[in-house]
Amino acid sequence: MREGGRNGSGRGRGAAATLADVARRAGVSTATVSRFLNQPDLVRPDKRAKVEAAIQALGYIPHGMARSLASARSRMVGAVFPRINSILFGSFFGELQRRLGDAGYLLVVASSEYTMEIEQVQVRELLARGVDALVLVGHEHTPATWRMLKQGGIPFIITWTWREDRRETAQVAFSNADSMAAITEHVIALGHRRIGYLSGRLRGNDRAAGRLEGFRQTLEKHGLPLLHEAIEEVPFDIDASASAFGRLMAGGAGITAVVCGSDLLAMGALREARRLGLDVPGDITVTGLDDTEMASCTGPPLTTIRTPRAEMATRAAQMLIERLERDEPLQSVRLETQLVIRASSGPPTG
Amino acid sequence: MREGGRNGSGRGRGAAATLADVARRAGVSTATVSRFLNQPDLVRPDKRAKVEAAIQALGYIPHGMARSLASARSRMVGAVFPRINSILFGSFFGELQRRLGDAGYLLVVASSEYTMEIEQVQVRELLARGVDALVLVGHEHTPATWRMLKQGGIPFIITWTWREDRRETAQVAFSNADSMAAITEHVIALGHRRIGYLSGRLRGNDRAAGRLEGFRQTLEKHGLPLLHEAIEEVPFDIDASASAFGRLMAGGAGITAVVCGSDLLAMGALREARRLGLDVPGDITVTGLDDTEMASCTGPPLTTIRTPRAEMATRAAQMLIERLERDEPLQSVRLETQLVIRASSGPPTG
DNA sequence: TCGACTTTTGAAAACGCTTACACTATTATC
DNA sequence: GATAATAGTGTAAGCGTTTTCAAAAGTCGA
Repeated sequence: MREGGRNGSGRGRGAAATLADVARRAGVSTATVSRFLNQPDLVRPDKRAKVEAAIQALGYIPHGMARSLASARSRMVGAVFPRINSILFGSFFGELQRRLGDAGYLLVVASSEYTMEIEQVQVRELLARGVDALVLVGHEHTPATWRMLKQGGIPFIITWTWREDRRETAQVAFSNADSMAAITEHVIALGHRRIGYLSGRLRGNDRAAGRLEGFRQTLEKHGLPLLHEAIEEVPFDIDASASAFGRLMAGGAGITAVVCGSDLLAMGALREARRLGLDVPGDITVTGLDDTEMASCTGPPLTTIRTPRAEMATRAAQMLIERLERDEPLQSVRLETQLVIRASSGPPTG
Repeated sequence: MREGGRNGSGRGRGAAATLADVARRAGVSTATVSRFLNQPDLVRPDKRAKVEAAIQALGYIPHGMARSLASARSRMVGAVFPRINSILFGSFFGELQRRLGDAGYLLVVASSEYTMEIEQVQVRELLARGVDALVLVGHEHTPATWRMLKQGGIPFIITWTWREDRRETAQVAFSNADSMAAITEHVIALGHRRIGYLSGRLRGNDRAAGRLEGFRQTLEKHGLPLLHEAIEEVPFDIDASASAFGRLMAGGAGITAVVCGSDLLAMGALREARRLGLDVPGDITVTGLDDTEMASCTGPPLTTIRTPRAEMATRAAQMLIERLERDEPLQSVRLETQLVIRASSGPPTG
């Protein structure tokens, strides 16, 4: 015995029209209206027109939550990113949202703040909201998160970190280690022998870890020393990276190049180099990784690796849609990255 | 007469436990479990414990859509931004998402691609999804969008564009015209007399329009000419802005400064200046507007205006939450911006 | 120990849609 | 023109919660 809220054939100001109102007005059953909405070809043209007219007249907007409850599909896809307000992930989920949107899905994003425990809460939240699928970054998640993913019964895709040993989970990703190896090769080829490294936080972040590993292996391959005193691990933040770069230069390790785990960190390094009056690459070579939109606009323009963010998004969206609409199985796709040489890298002086 | 799906006291693999399952297991009614979830203090401690235990044992996760349907509240807030993958809007909705998330709301974002018609579709979509509130950018929307907003019966907030003549709609914003006026004053104070302008697309974008207007008025105030041949309107894109800057410099208007409608456009200008071998600010002064994270890392660092994006987000989130939770009325807040002088601006040569 | 309250509880009716099933037109086949 | 198949439609039972209302269980003072 509620006091009539939205119901009651749509009278009362502000009360939205319901499907039943449309049915009544069109002189058909609710089932027919529902069919009109979901599979119009099952409805005869003449009724179709009537329903259409009724919908227009009433300004009817279907009630999404009721639809979801009844159909057990929300047409929402959830995504949890380490950081939502980052140019890096932005260029990924902007594309993801577009692709999903075109197929009638809504993207719901949450941020893990680079913390697995927060991610776990967010995954739970998204699952509770009834998302039809999930997009995650990297393979490092709490056991509880993995459990929810397996038991959740919904498809999910891992992005950003390709892992050869995880072929059974669907991934659309690239190799962080190989990417970092490529740019390290470039720096070594320029003649650098003593190389510093600026890394993002490693805990719960297999992108950063993979990149550092790629750096380490490449040095080893060339018989160069891994200068422990010239490796800084900082939060993913321009200011933090700027001061870390300062420490690196003051450290007396005699480095001629600083390889950074990401463009953002490299930007902090460049800014500090400028402040210290150091010439890049004359005094010190700096490299990034990601090739964000701004990498070409730094002073000097940044040598970096282009990661396939838009393509990851496109592929992930496509796979998810095919899985959800046509029940096609998810697959794994390894994408490649590409070295982009700009002005921030050069041979060491002297 | 369905074939038992999720129901049936939770047996069958993968079938999620329902509230009714929890109630049965705890030996209480569904009403009590529901109360436990929503207003625990209404439930006596002993039952509370039983319910708690049952929830744990079953790994129960409340069904968000069912909750929404029954309570007529989705605990989702929608936001439509011109561009979702932009550092600019990213720094706003990252904060928005955090604040709303802390209060138990989920942020759902959609992108209008700088087009009012697309925005209209997105607003409709979000309304259909049942968002409890809406955050929009600017005051320019299609009549249909305004109609939906008024009739939607949900609170909404306009951000990014303060309009004195729209005090009746809730806005949390700053004056684009005043901001641009401030930086134009700075450029004029440096001694520039012939000034070019690089604008984003003006249609359906009152931020860009307001900024251009601020520029125009300031020139007028100082009796300086508005050089129509030295005003370029381009899509919001680094490449487009770079080539527009090239045209500006080749145009023969004899300009000594280029004022840009946003940091992103300024970055394109800086990149092109470098490519053309022009010294900034020796040969040409370039300014931005926004003070994005990267503005301090460009070559040279960008003189710009800091817009209060995080604060807009915080205020908007706060107001919405108070409106939603305690039915406090929405208010309008005008925020201020601040000139940030870096190295890209200087006196004209000669 | 009784009555007058105040908490707690449970039964059951929504919420607005989808969909299985049964039924009625319509069309195809002979 | 009768029969079989097909297409279109309506009825009504869910979907998993919340919430109203009434009843049950406690609490308290005298």
